[in-house]
Amino acid sequence: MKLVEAKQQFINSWGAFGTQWGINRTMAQIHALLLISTEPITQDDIMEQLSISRGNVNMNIRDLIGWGLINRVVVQGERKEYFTADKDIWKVATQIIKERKKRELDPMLKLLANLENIEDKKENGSKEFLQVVGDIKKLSKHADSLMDVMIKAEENKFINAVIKIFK
Amino acid sequence: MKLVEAKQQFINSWGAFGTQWGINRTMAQIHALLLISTEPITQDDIMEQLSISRGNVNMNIRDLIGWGLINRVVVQGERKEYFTADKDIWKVATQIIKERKKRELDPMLKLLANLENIEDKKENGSKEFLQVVGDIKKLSKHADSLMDVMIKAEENKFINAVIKIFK
DNA sequence: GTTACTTTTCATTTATTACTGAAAATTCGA
DNA sequence: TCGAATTTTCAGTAATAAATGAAAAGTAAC
Repeated sequence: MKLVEAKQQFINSWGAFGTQWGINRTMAQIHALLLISTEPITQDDIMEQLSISRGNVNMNIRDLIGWGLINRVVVQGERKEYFTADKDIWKVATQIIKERKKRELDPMLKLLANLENIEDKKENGSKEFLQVVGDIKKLSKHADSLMDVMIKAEENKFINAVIKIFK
Repeated sequence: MKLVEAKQQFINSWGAFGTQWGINRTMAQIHALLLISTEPITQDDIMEQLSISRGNVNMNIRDLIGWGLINRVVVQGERKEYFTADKDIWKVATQIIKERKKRELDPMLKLLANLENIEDKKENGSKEFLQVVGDIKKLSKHADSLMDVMIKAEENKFINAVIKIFK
C-alpha cells in the first residue's frame, strides 16, 4: 500500500469508527486529516481533500474546537486561518474523556438524583425502581472518579499500574 | 414526582443518552423498560408501553440479546415468550465493555496493523504518519488491556483500588 | 395435519441527521 | 472608509437511520 492510499484509508476508517461512537462522520474525518497533516491547513484544503462544502467544514471545525481537539493557528503573512490538531494521542484521549464527562456524565448524575425524589417510596415497585436508579448512580459516580484519575494520570504510568495490580 | 412519572422519565432519558452513544433510541428504551420491570414482560407489553410497532420491538430485542443484555424466559403454562434484563448494573457495564471491545477495538487494531504496511517508509511524510498510527495502536492496546482487567475485576475492588493509588 | 397463535422478516414509509450553497457578516489591508 | 478576502450562518435539500405493518415463517395444541 502507498502512503497516499494509507492516509485515505485512515481518514475513511476514522470516519466510520466515529459514526459508531455517535460522532458525525465528517467531523471525525476532518480530525483524522488534521492528525496526519504535518503542516497547518486551511478550510479550503479540507474542502478539497474531503470533497465537502465550505459550510460543512466550517461547522465541524467549530465543533472540533469546542471539543478542544484542534486549534486555529496564525501563519506569518497569511490572511487565511490555518488549523492544526494536537498530535499527542494520550492528550486527545484525555480531552475526549474530559468533555464526555462534562457533557454526559454530569447530566446523568443530575437526572438520577432527580429520579430518587419520588413521593410514594413505600408503594409497590418503588423499592425495585430505587434500587436500579441507586445502582446506576453508584456506578456513574465511580466512573466519574475513574475518569478524573485518568485525566490526571499519565498514560503508561496509569495503565501499567492498573494492569499490574489486577492481572 | 410519582413513581409512574419517574419510570417514564427514566425510559425517555435513557433513550436520549443512548442516542449520544451511537445506540438507537428505541433499543435503549426497551432496555430501560426491562431494567425497571420487576416481572418478565412480552413483546406486546413493550409495544404497548412504548407505543411502538411489533417489528420494531422484535428487531431491537434481537439486538439486545446479541449484546447479552436481556434474556428470553419461559413462563409456566404460557405460550408467549417473556423477556427480562439482568439487573446487576456492574454486569451490564462489563457486558457492554466486552461487546464494544469485540466489535470496535479488535477491528481498530486490525486496521492499524494494516496501515503500518506502507511501501514507501522513507518517503516524505511517512515518518509522521507512522508515528500517529503507531501511537494510536499503542493507546488502543493499552485500552484493550484495561478493558480486560475491568471485565475480570469486581466493581468496588477495581475502582477503589485505582482511585486510591492515583488520587 | 389443520388451525390458531406467535414470531420474524423486509419492502416501504417516516423521522432524523447531516450537507450544501448562497447570502450575510466579519475582518483586514490599503 | 471602502472593498476584497474570508468566515459564518442557516433555510432548503439530500442522505442516512429507524419504524411500520402486512405477509411469511414458525410453533404447538388438538
